[in-house]
Amino acid sequence: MARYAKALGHPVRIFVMDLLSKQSCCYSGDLTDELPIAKSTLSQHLKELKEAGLIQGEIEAPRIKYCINKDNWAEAQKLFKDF
Amino acid sequence: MARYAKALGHPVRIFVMDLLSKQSCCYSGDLTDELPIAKSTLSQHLKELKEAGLIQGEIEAPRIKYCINKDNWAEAQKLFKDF
DNA sequence: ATTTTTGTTCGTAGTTTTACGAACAGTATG
DNA sequence: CATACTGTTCGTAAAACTACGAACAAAAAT
Repeated sequence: MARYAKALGHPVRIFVMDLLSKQSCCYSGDLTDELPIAKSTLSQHLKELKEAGLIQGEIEAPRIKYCINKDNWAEAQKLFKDF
Repeated sequence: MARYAKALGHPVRIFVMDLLSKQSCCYSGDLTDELPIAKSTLSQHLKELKEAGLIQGEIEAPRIKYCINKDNWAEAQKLFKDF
């Protein structure tokens, strides 16, 4: 629970999750266009979301398609709701 | 949104919010009894929750009664739900 | 008035987070 | 094969987080 909250505790990561919740999938490039941060920084945030289990990446060469991890996202929402 | 999530991104603060959601109010002493941390550390966590707007403290000398800030908590829950 | 109770603030230390650019790796394209 | 595209990893630096004990503040109890 704290792990999920912590992963969401940054504006960039909220932005990413918000986008993914609206369009289910996206590429890093979509995000770098809209966010004023270096691609290496974005990569770190995506890594954190991935390690928290909130998203998953699928190789679609030469890009990577990121999607919400629906199971874990559902669990996180349930945890917040039941709180 | 990120502010609320960040405030919840620590096990101790989750514990506090969980307790408060069950019994609406509590004193610091209740928490120090149950948590293996120094009272100064707890005080810092409570301060963070307070600054994030999730709880509020009311002096009830010589103690302080902490309660959930219902308005902000409701807002936070709505934000998570609508996500 | 002194002591006790409750909790905050201060100073400190170690760890983690956030951010950047440079260098690297893998795949696609010319 | 060489080049371009996409993204990760590495090294670094500044800031924030976490935790502790000691010192402090305010009110209650003795």
